[in-house]
Amino acid sequence: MNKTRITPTLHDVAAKAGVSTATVSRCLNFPDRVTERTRNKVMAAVKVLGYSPNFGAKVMAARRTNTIGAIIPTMENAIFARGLQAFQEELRQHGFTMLVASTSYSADIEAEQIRALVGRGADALLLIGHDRDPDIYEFLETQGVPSLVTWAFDPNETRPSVGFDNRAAMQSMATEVLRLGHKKVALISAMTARNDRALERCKGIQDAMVLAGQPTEDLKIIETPYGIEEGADAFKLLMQALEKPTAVFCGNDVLAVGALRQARDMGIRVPDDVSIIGFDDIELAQIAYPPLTTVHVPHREMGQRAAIALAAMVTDGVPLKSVELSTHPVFRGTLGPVCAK
Amino acid sequence: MNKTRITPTLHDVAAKAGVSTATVSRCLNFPDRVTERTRNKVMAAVKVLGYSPNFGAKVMAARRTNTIGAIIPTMENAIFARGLQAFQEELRQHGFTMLVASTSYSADIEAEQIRALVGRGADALLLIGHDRDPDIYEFLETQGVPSLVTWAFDPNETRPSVGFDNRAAMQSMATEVLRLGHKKVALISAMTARNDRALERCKGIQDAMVLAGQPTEDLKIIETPYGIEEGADAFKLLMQALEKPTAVFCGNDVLAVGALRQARDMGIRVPDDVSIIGFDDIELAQIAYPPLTTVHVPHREMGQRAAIALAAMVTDGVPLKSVELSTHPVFRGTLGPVCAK
DNA sequence: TTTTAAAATGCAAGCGTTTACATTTTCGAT
DNA sequence: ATCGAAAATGTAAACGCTTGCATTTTAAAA
Repeated sequence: MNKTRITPTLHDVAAKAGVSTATVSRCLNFPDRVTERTRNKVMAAVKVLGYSPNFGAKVMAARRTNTIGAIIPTMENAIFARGLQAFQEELRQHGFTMLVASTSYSADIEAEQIRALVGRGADALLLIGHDRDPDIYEFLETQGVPSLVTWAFDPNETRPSVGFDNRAAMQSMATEVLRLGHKKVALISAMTARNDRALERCKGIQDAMVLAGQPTEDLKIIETPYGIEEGADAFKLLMQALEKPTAVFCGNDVLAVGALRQARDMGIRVPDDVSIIGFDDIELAQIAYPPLTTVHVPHREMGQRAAIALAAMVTDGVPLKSVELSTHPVFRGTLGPVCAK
Repeated sequence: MNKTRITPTLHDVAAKAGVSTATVSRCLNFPDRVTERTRNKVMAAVKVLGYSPNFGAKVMAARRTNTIGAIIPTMENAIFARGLQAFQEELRQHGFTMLVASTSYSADIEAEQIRALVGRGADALLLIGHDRDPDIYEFLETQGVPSLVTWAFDPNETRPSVGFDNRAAMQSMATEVLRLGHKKVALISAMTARNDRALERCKGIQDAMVLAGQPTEDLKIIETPYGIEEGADAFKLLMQALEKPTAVFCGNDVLAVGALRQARDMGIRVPDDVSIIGFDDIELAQIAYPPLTTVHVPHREMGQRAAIALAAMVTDGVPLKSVELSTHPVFRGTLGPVCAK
């Protein structure tokens, strides 16, 4: 009789309210399927007992967790933060919770994290970029977990994605840079292994060079892990070479900002001696001095749209569709014409 | 016979391996409680069937989710990112998954998110700062969900926390600033409502003033929401006043960096005309120009320690203990002596 | 061999929901 | 009042796993 249970269950509420568990359940999940009178009784009981539904039981019975996983390279730097924040906010509107995991840009850790999130019952997954081991996609397939790619939109990929065309975006920026007369250009790229975004951005520059009638061999490329220090180191390397570039593209703003700092430390004037170009347009870009010329990416919109699509998919089975978002170069202080030296 | 179930269950594995479900369960959870022979059979069956345990069922039966929730004001800016990343990495080592939610600095949303995370079965919670409605703590109490406060260590609080003494930290910075001769000082503070960290930092400055024999009324305070723009606006206000400050403290680096940008835009030289001081020492601080003088906070260590403590609490019931981390001022380019003007 | 304690395994009872389906109640139309 | 359809509620069967306890197997000791 006197149950010494610690936390009240649906049963307890039902007993207290003098109804069945089914009614309580309905009352909680579909309030309008129940008389106002009943609803009041039940709600009162819920309140008195301090009832709150058991997550595990709910998940098991409903076969859904209302959780969507997001797997990003890192949350330490700002590149993914804004998009993720928007993703989460939007998800919340739709009654979903976000589960994040980060991979430190390692394909192995990513695979592990994907399995982990699926194991934790994620109803769907948000992934960054297309390029990963086919096994992973197969796994997701057999597990019946829908996934959506972001931060990339590649016309050649069939998998649904909400993102932008990294290649085209970079190309349009590079075109402007070349137009200013830069011949000796370099790229500080993120590691391109299993990172289609980095690779595409690189190709974008080459596309622009081809169009400008410049041999793509003129593009000196340094690949480096992600980070401000790494960007700085790479820049140093570049500027110590015999043939110094007059314009340095960077795979993302974080690297660019590192390069910029290094330039300052080396007494190299930007953009007089060398131009520096970023990608992403995160907050850092405006704060840097001079403010960074970079490619603007609609991070918030991307996160938000991805959330909407995924929620619709899980809730109503609306198939995922690819969406291409547009980007544009934003010219600030770090890009100038090639100097007359 | 021919089960058309989509995903295999423990039962299926058991049948395939010719053992009981209990054995399969044990084999998966405590491999050494099972003969090698059996283990091989079971693992083979698991592999063949592509079995992966059902999260909900597991949670329900085990009454634990191995999930720890973290509730932070925002993940959009970098202040919490580094600590959170470390928190997550460490949690992972211990077999836990992190669930994040953000509050946009709203107490109401925070309360809601706390309930949401508890509702999702978080085994424990990471909270930022002490100051919140007692109801929330009571709720956590009755739900039996342990919580740990971070980003703050207040000798007067009894609740366990892993953090630093915001007041003392700011005081030690302020002492240095005052020593440089600054009399007219101002503070651009984050909103102090339900934000003990902001409040304590403010008090820290006043403490230093008292010690320096300066009336605390001399401290002009502007409270503003979080953000670069907000910092810029506040700074503008300050510098348009009749009595311009010679040193402007900022509640955090994000506000400081906004102030710095605004100074540049207004043609005010830093630190010649005015000194700007931040708090947190996030990446932004080094990138800013001039590099920001700020208070260094060991974010990674904080996140890591919090994770270890929480994991130990949930797994082995080790009671949470408060840990005070140390901070220190780091002097970079934005602080100088009061100008001779 | 036989004995026996320990190790391995099996049995079956939950765990707290959701949700077909069955039953009862309500209420407007007759 | 009576009837019937619609609305509200109740019944009870899953959902897939863990775990205490019972049973069987193993293997060391006698």
